[in-house]
Amino acid sequence: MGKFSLGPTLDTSEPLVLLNQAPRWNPFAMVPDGSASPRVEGSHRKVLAEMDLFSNHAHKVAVKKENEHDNINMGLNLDTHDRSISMGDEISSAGNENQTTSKLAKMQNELQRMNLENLKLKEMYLQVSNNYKALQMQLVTLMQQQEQALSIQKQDHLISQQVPRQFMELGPNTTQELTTSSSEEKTISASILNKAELPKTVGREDTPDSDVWMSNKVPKLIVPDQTNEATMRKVRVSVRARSEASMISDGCQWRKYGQKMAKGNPCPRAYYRCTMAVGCPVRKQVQRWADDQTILVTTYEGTHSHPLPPAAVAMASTTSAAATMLLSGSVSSADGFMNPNLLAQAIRPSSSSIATISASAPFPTITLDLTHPPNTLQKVNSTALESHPSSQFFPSASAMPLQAFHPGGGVYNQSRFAGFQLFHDKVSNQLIPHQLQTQPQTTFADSVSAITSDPNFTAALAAAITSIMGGNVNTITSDNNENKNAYDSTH
DNA sequence: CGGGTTTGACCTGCGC
DNA sequence: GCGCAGGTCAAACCCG
Repeated sequence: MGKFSLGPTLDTSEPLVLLNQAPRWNPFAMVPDGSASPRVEGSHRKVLAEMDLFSNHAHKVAVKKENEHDNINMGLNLDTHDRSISMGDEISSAGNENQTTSKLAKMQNELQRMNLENLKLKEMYLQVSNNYKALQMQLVTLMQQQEQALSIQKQDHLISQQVPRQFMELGPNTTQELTTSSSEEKTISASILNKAELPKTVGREDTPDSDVWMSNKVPKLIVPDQTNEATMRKVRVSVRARSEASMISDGCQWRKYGQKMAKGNPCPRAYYRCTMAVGCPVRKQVQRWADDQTILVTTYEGTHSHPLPPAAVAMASTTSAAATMLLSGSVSSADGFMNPNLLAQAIRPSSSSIATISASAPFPTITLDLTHPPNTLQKVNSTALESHPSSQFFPSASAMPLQAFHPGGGVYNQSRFAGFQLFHDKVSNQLIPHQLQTQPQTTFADSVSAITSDPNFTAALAAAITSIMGGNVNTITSDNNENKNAYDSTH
């Protein structure tokens, strides 16, 4: 790297000199404080890194050189040494004050230019961010309209016309239960798996209006017999996550009512019932995965009939959204039908995500696989697809929890489904009832922290800025920690 | 003592 | 009809 080893010696030393002169460095200040500061505090180093975020290569070299030493004075000495070598004749000669002054002026001009550039970049970043948010909102709006037009209205009407069901309170779109007679269960199951099938099935009865679901021509398809729980069939949402705990805490209170040894799995399956409200129909099964016992599979069934605490909103709304996706046919089936739509695309924008439904599953089940590294592009887990009978659904890396289910982390954040917040925000912001959306998002800060600490985030940011500026900002990633520290120290 | 857990018995659905 | 497996019940037990 002769580019940095010869001529730019003076340039690399400039940030350090200026830093020493500025006890409280303001990256956006036009003229640095001229007061001398013999000892550089740690915070100065952090701010220096922040200042150097969008500077040219020469200054990045200065930061890197500085980071290699325990304190900044060492680097300064090195630079001074270098300068003495390259400018030995100039230093030895008298009357070079003019040169020093002019050099200082150059440095100040350079600093001013860098500050202006930083401001421009900052504005550009904000603009890109705002544009992204606007596009995301438009996408969500479109998805909502599409969903409502194709399936939600049908399902809502179906549920609302049935015997009053306490499961509806979580969300009008959460039609997780369809009561059927056992003999026609498969017909209903097949129908609900593809929203396009719903009107077709109904259409065969020549009753295009939505009241067909309550018409006398199809009475056997809907048996509003709440007393016979055994005949009820429910959509299930299975969450697969790595956890060493016996049960993932999702914010709700559960009471264990049974345990069984399931075939093909050495680990027992535990049955839990929600006890947050009397008569809440929600139940869940917790079982370790046979292939990898570090993975805990939690299967939810039903919808809460009571207000949820903030800690439980994310999980409930996520499973609700997943169930809605399943009912609306937003996932692909192992049987061959593929019905992608914008909602599914929004949840799993990366091409590595997949969603399938197996007809062999006893109930329509959608599985949220959260066992993959959150920050890497996932590949389809073919073994999971083969070994798990129910549907598979892989949230995208970008939408996956960043902390709660980080593999290899040992103990995960079980106090709350922090990571689900992101997933929940993306998927079900338009699907959950307003009462739930008003719940405080207590884990947003954690999520943001996780994002900013993610090297891929800075890499993506660097790529985005590079695409705009065409400049060289590829060292942002390596300076990420320093930048984050600088951010923390200034907020 | 109340609430939760454990665990064996029981019920139901399904395939042969 | 029988056996198997999944799911549920409820009495006994445990714990704070």
